[in-house]
Amino acid sequence: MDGAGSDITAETIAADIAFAVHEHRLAPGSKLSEDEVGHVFGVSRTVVRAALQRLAHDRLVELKRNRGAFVAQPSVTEAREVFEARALLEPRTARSAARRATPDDIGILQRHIDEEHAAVREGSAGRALYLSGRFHLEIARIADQATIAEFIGQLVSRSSLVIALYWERRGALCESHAHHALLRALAEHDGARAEELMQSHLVDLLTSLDLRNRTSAPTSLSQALKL
Amino acid sequence: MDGAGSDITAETIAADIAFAVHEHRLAPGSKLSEDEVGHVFGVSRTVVRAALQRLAHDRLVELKRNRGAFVAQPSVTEAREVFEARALLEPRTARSAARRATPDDIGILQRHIDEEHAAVREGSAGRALYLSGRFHLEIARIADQATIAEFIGQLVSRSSLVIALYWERRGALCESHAHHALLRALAEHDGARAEELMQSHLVDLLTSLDLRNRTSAPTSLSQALKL
DNA sequence: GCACTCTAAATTGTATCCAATTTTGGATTC
DNA sequence: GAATCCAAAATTGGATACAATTTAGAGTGC
Repeated sequence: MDGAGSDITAETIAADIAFAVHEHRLAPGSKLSEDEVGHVFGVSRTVVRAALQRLAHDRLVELKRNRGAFVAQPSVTEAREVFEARALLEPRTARSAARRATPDDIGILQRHIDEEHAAVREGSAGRALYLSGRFHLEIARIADQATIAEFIGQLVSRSSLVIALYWERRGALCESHAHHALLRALAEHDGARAEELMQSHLVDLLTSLDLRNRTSAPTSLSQALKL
Repeated sequence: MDGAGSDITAETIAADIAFAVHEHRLAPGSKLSEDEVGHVFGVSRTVVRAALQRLAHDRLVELKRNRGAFVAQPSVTEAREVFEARALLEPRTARSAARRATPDDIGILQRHIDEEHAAVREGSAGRALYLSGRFHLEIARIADQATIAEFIGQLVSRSSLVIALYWERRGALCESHAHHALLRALAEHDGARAEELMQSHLVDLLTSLDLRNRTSAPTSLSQALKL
């Protein structure tokens, strides 16, 4: 996987760790030791530190002074704030995307949904969650707003942590239908409908959380990284 | 200034540089040499690099591989995107702020406006611009949405760069009236009006730019840092 | 048996060092 | 005189070294 000419940089390490968090292979609270990460990727601590700082800036990792890096554990208020920010950004972005979506874009989104269904069928919930997030990010990309897309990307990542900590309705595939409806609105260039659907989809997500007690908590080894 | 117990960290260096950019003491395109910055702050390149990476993540600095760090020069499309993102976030945030604003909050905002006027009077346009940005950030803080406030903070910073590059209407104190009207709407808890005012204020800002040719460009020494 | 303390190991923060790349300046050529 | 090329200087990327802090654990006392 990393044998040949794969140049490992701070950016790729950060992306790999973010991906692992996205797929819930790295639980919130997990310690990310510099030596350990450096050993896994075969680089010195210098590069690892840059990667961790980058992740900390995205709020995926919390840096505690003299104590090291941990996968972030968003508080209840932070969880609410993340979804409120998404509610501000994503509906209007979906409207823009509906205006601009090409047949190719629709095809890409459809493939995302298909892959997500396949992942759910074969029981890989982590991958399904990742693909579900990518669907949202793809819409932002279609809207052709790089700046907003970057914010949404960060919020989607943080939502992954929120879901790991506070998700309640296990097994309910509430995503599939919402995403499918959104896809149709986009295909029909119905911006108003896309905006509405995104809005209610985000509300659904937030209400599917149990913000009283965190479900997950135990931390896993970062050995679940490389594969 | 930095003599006594001031512990200089990557964070404080990043803040100082960001402040200098905010006040237009550091022009877009300025080279930020690691050795130079390190010498100014009395730290090694290690901590300078961390600060520059942090600024790069905020898009205030552009890191060119093997070439070093430069104060960012937002493109025309990036300039538009920054203001479109602000148009998405700030009006609704102003509405929330109007709901929550306490007399103390209003006092703080009034003081901001007063200081801004004073800065304009004594001809320190840089400081006035900085305070004008802080006004927007303060509203986000009043809305009690840390996540959104962080985004707005980044966008305000980037707006500073955009203004440095593309500002046209020199001398027009278009800010003062808009901010004063906003303050009144907030004081009266008139959320709808605050939202409208913020919306049109942002449109005004965007239309005050000449997005055809960049006005500023020459780069200044980073010796304009410490004071 | 439990808590406390003190020491040793481990981990992070920062500085320095070396290799690689870029930049600069001058000499050469047309 | 202008462009090109080559070598020296400067700058960045990354690894290592060392100091400071935290963590772990054994030992002691009650």
